[in-house]
Amino acid sequence: MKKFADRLIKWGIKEGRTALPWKDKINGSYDPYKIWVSEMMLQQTRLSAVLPKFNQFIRRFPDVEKLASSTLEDVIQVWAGLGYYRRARNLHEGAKIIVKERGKVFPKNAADWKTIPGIGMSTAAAISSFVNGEKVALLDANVCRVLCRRYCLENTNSRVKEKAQLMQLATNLLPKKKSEMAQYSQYIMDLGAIVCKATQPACYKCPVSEDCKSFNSEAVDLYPKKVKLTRREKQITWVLTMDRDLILLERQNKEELWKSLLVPATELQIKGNFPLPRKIFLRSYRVKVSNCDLTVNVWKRKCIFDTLKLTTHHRIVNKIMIRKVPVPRLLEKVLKDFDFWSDAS
DNA sequence: CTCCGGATGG
DNA sequence: CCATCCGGAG
Repeated sequence: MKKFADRLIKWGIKEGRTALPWKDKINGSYDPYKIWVSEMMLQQTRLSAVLPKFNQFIRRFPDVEKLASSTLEDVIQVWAGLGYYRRARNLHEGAKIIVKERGKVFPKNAADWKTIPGIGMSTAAAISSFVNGEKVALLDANVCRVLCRRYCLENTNSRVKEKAQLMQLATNLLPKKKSEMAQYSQYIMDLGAIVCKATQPACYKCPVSEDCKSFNSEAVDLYPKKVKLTRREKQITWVLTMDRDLILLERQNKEELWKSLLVPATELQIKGNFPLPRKIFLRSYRVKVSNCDLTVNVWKRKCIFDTLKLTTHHRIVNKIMIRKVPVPRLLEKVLKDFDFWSDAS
């Protein structure tokens, strides 16, 4: 029987994800900047969502210096719609660190990558195995699932001890040659994403099923054991403050949902002693956002903006400009529902 | 350790 | 409509 790594790589060359836009080789190696950006985007986010964003991002910020010298607002604007906006803030922060404190030199190993904001064990291992061919085991959710099935491990709640055990097993499977690390890391994640999927695994096309313990005992569905996540109820109110064809937004700066994006302005101050015009209820939305079941009650209030006390974090936009500012996907939907979103290109 | 943060595709 | 996908703060 051929070794695990050999069978995996042979499979990957045919069925794995090749031709990724961040994997163009220059002088035989990958651009660490592009690999870094892509891995940050790929945290918690599927490839299909990342692909168009990555291209936009690189067009706007072609290298680490451009990213470091841009404003956070610009970075967030490109990131808008991807979710988990802390990643964008971390990326911007990391770019400044690499340019200002590290002489534009990227970390050379996983341990050093881990000191960059937003980089943990998985991302550090992914980047370093791609860029430096470092022989470090990569344990993201995909790899974790592959190994749990291979060795019949439930991995309930992924406790520290189980993590260590998986890390040991993952390390044992690594290829001997450093030159195979980049392919190996990519393809073991691809195997998890394409074949050894969370639901409906396609074992019939798995290159390593012959020594997969759960496959051989017809118990693939038992591993890893699924843990149900608890969602919390949450309610928020959005008041769309409108002045003719303009809407008033403000930057979300609190540690909350959509931090650093623009959301409908709250707590309006009016100049002088006049009451605010009354608001009328539009409708409510039920959505699952992050780990909460969210109810958003949407109101509308017509108002003359000249009568309001505005600050620097307020933004006034019309229905053309709205497409060029960073708003949550949900707000985009709401505004489209109420015809405040121009379809003109 | 536990909890939190967004959006999507099947 | 449910499952999925990492890192860090507390």
